[in-house]
Amino acid sequence: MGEQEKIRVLSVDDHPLLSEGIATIINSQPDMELISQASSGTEAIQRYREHQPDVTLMDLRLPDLSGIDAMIAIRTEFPEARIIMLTTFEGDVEIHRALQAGARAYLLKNMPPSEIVDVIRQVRAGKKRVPPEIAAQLAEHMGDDELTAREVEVLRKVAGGNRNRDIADLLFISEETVKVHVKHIMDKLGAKDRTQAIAIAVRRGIIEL
Amino acid sequence: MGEQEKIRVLSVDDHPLLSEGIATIINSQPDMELISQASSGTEAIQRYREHQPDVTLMDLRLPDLSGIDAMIAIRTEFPEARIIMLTTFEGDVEIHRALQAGARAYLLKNMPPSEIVDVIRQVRAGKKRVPPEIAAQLAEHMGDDELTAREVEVLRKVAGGNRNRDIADLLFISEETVKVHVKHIMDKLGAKDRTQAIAIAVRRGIIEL
DNA sequence: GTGTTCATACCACGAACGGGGTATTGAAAA
DNA sequence: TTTTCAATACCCCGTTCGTGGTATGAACAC
Repeated sequence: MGEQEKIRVLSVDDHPLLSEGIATIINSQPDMELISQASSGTEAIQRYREHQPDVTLMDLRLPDLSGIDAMIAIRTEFPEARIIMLTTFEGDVEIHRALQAGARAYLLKNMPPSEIVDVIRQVRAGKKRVPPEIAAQLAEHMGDDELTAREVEVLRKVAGGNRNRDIADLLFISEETVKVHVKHIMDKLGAKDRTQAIAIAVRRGIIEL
Repeated sequence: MGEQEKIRVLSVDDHPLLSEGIATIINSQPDMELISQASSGTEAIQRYREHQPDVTLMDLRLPDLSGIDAMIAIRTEFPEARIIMLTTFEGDVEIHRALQAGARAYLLKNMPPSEIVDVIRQVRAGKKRVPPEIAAQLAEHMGDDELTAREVEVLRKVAGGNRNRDIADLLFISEETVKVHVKHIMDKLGAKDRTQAIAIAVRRGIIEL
């Protein structure tokens, strides 16, 4: 394999320690080279424009934009961009959104380096790859209705310990409407009460605390 | 500074990527050397016995034991062991426990490497060090009563969406007693209702979801 | 243009929750 | 030994929650 055929990788992560680890792993592969790094979403977009890497490793959680937004921005400009989401586990909502938005693979930060570089090679070859444990998570809630934006908004207020009456005042709607939203939320999440709804929503990554 | 005075560091982390980053950072310091690594609690204890490092970097969350338990085991055998907890943020309960159990410092994985190596030097010199943002977290709830074991147990059932009646049956106590526990939980956490109690408890690391 | 989804709103009712108080027991600490 | 605290238990009572049903207007898709 000639030098000029090395896989050119861009890494985007705001954890310096992780970046360092990724750099070491990538550069220890004979067929890869890390051409640039970024530690924020806007920087990622700039670096992509500059280098147009073969594969981009992107953290989901970044200081400015979310990794998904950064990916969308890049893919709007470069629709063929091959981006791998690399993150600590964050519930299946974000995973689903990332794959919808065109991520070629979704990897966890605790995976062995061998698997990570393997996936980079596959993605560069045009394949997609989602590890089984994540695919299982996705399949688990495939048919589930997603919460609407309004429902998520209500859910956050619920998590704040607000009564229906208070939420109604905060959102300038009637208490009855809040009750309808809460009911729909519980139905969709399969929760027995509002408390479990919060627990489930946090696990799925629908809301953060 | 002579070669024999290098700070001998043991790193314990089950994330290979992180371990790699730590190794790179440590070994790039002229006054430090990474003498061994472990990826589990029991392995950490063995490695400590073998090498008796000057400073140990320990992840809080490990496959077998918790980082705190591993630290306690090591410090029982080697009371002067200098151990730094290095972790992604996990609520202040674990931080507090780690410092109680004798951790010399508590660092976050997203800190710049310069700060990490700096703290390693200070700890080796016998100092303790907790970064301001963490110290603030600790001070925030200093006077707070901690939840009792029973209360935490009840809290978990609450998070599962159980009614007081159900929790009573699960724990073989009366519903009235459950209500007393729930009331105490809400009082101690400063929660307006059981739902907010879950939100607060998760944020503080009292329970996981 | 018809159907679907979402957000809105109201009503009624029983179940669950949260606040107040009091009290007994056992264990741990002072 | 006395005190303190945790866990247990019971009562009363007002508030909130969750469930059922029905309905309307706007937006969007087919």
